[in-house]
Amino acid sequence: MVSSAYPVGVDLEVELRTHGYRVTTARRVVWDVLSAAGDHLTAPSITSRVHAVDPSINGASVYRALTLFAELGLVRESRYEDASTWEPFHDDAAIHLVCSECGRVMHHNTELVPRLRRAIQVTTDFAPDEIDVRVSGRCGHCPAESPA
Amino acid sequence: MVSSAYPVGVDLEVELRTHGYRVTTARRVVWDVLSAAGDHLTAPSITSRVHAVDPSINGASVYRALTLFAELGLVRESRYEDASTWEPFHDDAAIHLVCSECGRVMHHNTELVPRLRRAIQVTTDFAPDEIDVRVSGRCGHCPAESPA
DNA sequence: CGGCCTACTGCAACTCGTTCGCAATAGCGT
DNA sequence: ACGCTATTGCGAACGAGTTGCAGTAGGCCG
Repeated sequence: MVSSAYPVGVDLEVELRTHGYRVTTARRVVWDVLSAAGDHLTAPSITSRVHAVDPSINGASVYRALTLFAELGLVRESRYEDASTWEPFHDDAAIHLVCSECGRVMHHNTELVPRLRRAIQVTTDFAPDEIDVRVSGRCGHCPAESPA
Repeated sequence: MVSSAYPVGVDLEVELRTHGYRVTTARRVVWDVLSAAGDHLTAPSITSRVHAVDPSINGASVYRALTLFAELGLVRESRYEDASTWEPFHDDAAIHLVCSECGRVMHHNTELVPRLRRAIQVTTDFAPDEIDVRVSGRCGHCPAESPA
């Protein structure tokens, strides 16, 4: 069985082994779920998807896997609405468009982000690392509000 | 007694009364704490500061006050590290610089944010509302990491 | 100025996401 | 295949945030 062909060009097994971690079922399944979604997932929804695949995997292990992946830089955690969300790591030129109507999260690439990084470097004494941009609003699939 | 002269030009009493809410001790204290800090505060830290002023104010009331203020648009809630943080509302041309060393949160204004808003409007079918930019990194007060 | 109505509060119990300690299990090097 | 130990499953614990209820105190009205 081909272990996987993820949109993100990351081979979990290699990544784990390289850092001296074991390749386990739990980790593989969590990774599959994340990769299949591609987008933001809350920890509970990750857990339930994991359970759909293999109910014997414990919730705590899901958290442990997520934490490990984050340490390895494979996924990124962010705090949105009322829980953390996780997603496969992508470079931060991508910003998040969060529809407040349907909850959908979309990605959008813009060179304004690198530009922002440069602006910060030049005009402040702050050394930027990660840039996280979240835009709330209404997506194309959701009708505009009726004006009362 | 002058009720207060907040950096944010908002008069809590007026704001509350206008919307038919009562002006209570709890709400006043929470507002004072928020205004005095000016910056991001987690709910628990708000609660403890409130207690420093008036220990008889219950934690639940702090949450209720914060929620109310948010509804009135007086403060903004955002989810950072591991808890929600609250701060007096400011227009979103301000971005957040979060120092991963000392935890300090600074504000920085840049016209790149309005420009980003326009870029989104023009190039996508997403109608942006709030734009929240968080930059993690190292602030001027914190020494650079020793290499190795 | 005093009394009443009810919005608001304090309390305490509760929910729920997340973490932890420990014994059992399963990677994986040999 | 064997054994060492990283990792898991389990269940209990934790902590932020919420809720229902009875008592309290704003503030309007007379």
